[in-house]
Amino acid sequence: MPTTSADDASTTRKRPGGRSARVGAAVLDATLEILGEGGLSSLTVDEVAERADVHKTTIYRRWKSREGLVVAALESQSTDNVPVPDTGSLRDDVAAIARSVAANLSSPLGRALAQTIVGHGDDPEIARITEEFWTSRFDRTAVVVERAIERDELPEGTDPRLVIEAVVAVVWFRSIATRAPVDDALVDTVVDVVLGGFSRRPESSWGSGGQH
Amino acid sequence: MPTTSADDASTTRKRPGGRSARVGAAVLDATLEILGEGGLSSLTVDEVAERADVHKTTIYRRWKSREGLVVAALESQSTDNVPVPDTGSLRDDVAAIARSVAANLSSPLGRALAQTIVGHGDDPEIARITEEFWTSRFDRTAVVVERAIERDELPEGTDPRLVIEAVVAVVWFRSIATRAPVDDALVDTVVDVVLGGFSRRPESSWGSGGQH
DNA sequence: TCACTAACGCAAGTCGAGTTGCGATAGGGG
DNA sequence: CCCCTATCGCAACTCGACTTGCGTTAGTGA
Repeated sequence: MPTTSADDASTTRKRPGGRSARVGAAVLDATLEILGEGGLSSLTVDEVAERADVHKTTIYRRWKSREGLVVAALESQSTDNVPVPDTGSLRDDVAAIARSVAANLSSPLGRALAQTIVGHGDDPEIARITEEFWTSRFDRTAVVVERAIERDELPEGTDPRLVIEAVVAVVWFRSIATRAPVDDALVDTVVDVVLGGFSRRPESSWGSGGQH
Repeated sequence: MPTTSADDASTTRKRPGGRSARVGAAVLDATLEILGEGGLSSLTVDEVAERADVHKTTIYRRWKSREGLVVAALESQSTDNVPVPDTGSLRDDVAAIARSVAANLSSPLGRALAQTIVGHGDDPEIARITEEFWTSRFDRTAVVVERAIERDELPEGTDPRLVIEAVVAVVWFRSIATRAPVDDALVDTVVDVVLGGFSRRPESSWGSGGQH
């Protein structure tokens, strides 16, 4: 073994440059384009292959399934379309997040992601990416609650994630499950109720966030 | 027209007796059986046809699509597996409802319904049945809130549906979107927060529940 | 520059959803 | 009991997701 002694891992050397990158980008772009036009149900792998000027087999070699392609495409366009507001008021911050989520879920791309997450969460690959997605989302938005705790708008020890979750859950529920419209009035009411509930709570039943 | 004058509608007379009924029941039973075993993703129309000892074409003649078959099957087994508790305490009533929803969403049948609703809400037929489903659910459970209002546990004018929705939404969100486990502690906390938020609210931003 | 081999193109399948045309069976009214 | 036809059985499709085997192109290290 005179020359191959250097690489110990596997003999296969990746080739991320040039063509591969171009093909990958073309496929993801085509996917996003179709999703934006007609939503998840209109997306065909053959159509993606045609628009990206790539063979169908190539797509399946890189992504496991149609759903895998979809989540990859949606991930590629920077998952950070939920900005983290900092208005100085917890109420306004949380309302802004809720409205952002509502807007996202009313777009074809947002719906596509939601439908994929719900419909294929059994798939371990999708499940993994889903968890990363939510962790990232909630970790980023938790700061608005932490700031509020420092401002004494919320009691010490409040679970930041649960605050955001309680509000976002209603928006999700209406958008995805009930398909009822989510207007500003609803958001205001929900934010009021949830923050009101968290701000002054009786001494009982704490510690639910930490115990499994 | 001596004998045919009676029927004015269309000359086609339905035939609900005997064979049709047997076939329908067999198909729905087979569907529920498969859904209970392996969930929505494992359900194949061919498999249903085989178990029900019926030809695939027959299934498609009676139900528009695979999803239509699924919702029909789930509807057939009495949609009322969410009982309406009456413990005398709003907190306990709402918690019971939440736990019931959680249990339902952790079963293959419950997940299947949720996935179908989310994934095919664009379909007008599915959308119609979905709306009926939620309307029925919330109408039935609203009574626990109404009783609480009479008991002065909640202020007059509280939107009953929104109270239930705020709690159920979190359960749904965790079960379906985040796929985080829903334990008793979480339910207790959420019920606490939501009911606390509804019980004493500032004078602002009312009226969001009544306007369309 | 050149050989080596990832990564791609292509053809031909499998499998399940959904459709169509036609002939066979069995409710149910007369 | 008998005819009419709603309903079912069957075969033969189309279409899209996904796979497999094999030959071709083009990065990339030496």
